Amino acid sequence: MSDLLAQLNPQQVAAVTLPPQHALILAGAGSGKTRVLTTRIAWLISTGQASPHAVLAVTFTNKAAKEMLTRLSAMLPLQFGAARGLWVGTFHGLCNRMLRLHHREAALPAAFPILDMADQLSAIKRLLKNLGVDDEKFPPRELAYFINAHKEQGIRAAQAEGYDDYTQRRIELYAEYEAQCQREGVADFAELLLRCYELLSRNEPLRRHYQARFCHILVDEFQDTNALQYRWLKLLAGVDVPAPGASLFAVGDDDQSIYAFRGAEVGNMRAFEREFRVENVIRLEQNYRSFGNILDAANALIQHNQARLGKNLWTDAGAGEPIRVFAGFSDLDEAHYVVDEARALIREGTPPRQIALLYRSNAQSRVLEHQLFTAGVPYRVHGGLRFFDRQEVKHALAYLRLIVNPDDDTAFVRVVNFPARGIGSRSFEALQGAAHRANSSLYNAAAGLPGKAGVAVGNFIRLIEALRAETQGVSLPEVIEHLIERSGLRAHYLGEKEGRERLENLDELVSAATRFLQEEDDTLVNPAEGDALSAFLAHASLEAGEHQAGEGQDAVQLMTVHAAKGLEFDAVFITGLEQGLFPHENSELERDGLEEERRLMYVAITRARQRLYLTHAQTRLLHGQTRYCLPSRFIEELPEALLQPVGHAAAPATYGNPYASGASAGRQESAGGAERAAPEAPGGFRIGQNVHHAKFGAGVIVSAEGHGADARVQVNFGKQGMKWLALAYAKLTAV
DNA sequence: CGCCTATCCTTTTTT
DNA sequence: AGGATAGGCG
Repeated sequence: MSDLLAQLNPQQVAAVTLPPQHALILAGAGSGKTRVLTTRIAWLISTGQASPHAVLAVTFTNKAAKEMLTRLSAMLPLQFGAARGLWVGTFHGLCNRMLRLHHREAALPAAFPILDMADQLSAIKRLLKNLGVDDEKFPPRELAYFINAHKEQGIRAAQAEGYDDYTQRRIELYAEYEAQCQREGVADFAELLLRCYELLSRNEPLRRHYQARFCHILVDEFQDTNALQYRWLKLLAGVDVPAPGASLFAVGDDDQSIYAFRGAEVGNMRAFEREFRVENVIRLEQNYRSFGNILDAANALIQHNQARLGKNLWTDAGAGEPIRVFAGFSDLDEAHYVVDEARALIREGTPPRQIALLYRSNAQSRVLEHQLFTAGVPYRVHGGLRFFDRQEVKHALAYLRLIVNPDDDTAFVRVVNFPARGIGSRSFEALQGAAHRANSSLYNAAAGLPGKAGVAVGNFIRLIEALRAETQGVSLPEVIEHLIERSGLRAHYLGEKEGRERLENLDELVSAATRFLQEEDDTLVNPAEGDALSAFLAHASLEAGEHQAGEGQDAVQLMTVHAAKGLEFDAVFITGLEQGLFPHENSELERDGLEEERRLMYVAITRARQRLYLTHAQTRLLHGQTRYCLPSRFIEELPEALLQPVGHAAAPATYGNPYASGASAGRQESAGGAERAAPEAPGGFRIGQNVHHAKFGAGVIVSAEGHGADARVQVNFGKQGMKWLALAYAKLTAV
């Protein structure tokens, strides 16, 4: 047990061995956060202070949960090896589990399906159609966002407030949506949390049961919790009714809060300190990941933020290399440099997988991918379509859902005519009308449907019935295998020219089911709850499936900065460091948007172990238009002593118009292809021209519109942001 | 019913 | 530009 602590520094030991009271661990990037969390659990259990049964550990991603379990099973002595009874999972996973255990009390069917985002969207579309609501006026996507945002605040339609007609109407639709979900016995992601919260808050015996059981609650990435998640934790920890021993151990880093845009509230950390009367705040500031220069840069950058709890990373690893800064003439030029440099690193012995190319938005990956592909460098792009989101997989799962629960309208709609079986929009509308009138599920209404539609739909119903009968008592992978054949899915994709990959994915789904059963068998997470079918369906909804092509391959890693959180690499390139891109221009519209962007940059910088590159381009093709860009203010916020300009030998500190000088134009040609004249802007100005404004200072003309007296130009003023100026009024001078 | 074109919309994303 | 999706036409 003492060897658990042997390799920890004093702060880490202090955190791990805190008495069971509420505690806040401010864990900086690379300070061994996950390690502290897992060691804490292992320590509690192996010292006999807690039975595994009493531990609840919450993470944000399945990946993190899995990682924690893996590390735990390595740490715990054999007698705890199985760690049975330990609850480790995501907020959604844990809520799902409670809801299934107490589905009756939660007013849900035993095998309630979980709607993922796509399902939710189609459920909303169906609702709007049924109600005859104009989906132009109420875009389903926007409505979904509205509903989810309310649920994440813990607000039901009945409690929602709206002060204008439009909001009022949306609240009515929210209520209708709630009713539809309840009728169909389904729950979307946000519903899992809200329903579970309501279950615990309304059902006192149940609440007391869990409060008494979970004496130790541990939360990872606490800065990413939203309002509802925080309230859920409060309820479970029983802050208002302190049960003896119940303690909340929260680990987080306010400087790495990058999910405010989807409802995360950093303020929860302060609220936690206050409302839980936290006496133990421990800072983990020693960084084991990066060299000094990288940390100095990160520290200097984040100090520009006002709202911080305060923390400073340090290392005893030495300064290391300077941070390389590269200015490209164009995005292509930038990509060229990045790929050349990556190749050089690989040649010198850096494993490709230890090189990360980061960017602010996904659209930026294209140029990089192209260069990598041309250069023949293996690479892997993270993000993108997830396994369980693929249409062929969703189709197969929809059949599975119908076997489990025929009243699942979402699943019904998806496959009633897929593969095509003669049920067109006509027949379907007839069915929908019948179901609406009878206030029943589509499946139920199908029985009495007259005419040609009735025959076709009847055939479909018989197919599902047959499937259910034939798969009675058959193992899960075999059920799936059988349904792929019987439904005609395989035949359909066999006949499709792009169908081969889809067929492979269907086979992979069978393997996924097999793996699921195996894991469930010896896992710590899921002691048999309900039947395998619905458990697998929940798994498919909650776990997107990180199965991606080329996973095992040693390749350069491409991803957004968001996706890079929690990872580390020997060499990191932060690309597209330009005003308007990173920080993103849309962040100006958001409250504290710039500070969140800066935290994002902080996350990006702290991913690097040895070498860090910051690159930007003067010209970038965006939305099919050339944009003229100034270097990101985040570069200027770093101490110059840490930076080393590289590339194009004499890259100037302040960047001129690439079209203005002959030398640049020549390079432009070689990098970007055909030479073009700079596009005209009205009033004698040119796009890309450097200008000066009395109030905003130096800027670059980015685009223009209108003629004569109406002429306006868009100017990028760097720190001052992007402005539209009417040439007739603005006092612009050419520089 | 299915294929084709027109139109829309592009920050980040997990569950 | 580019891709995804929706609606219209054959």
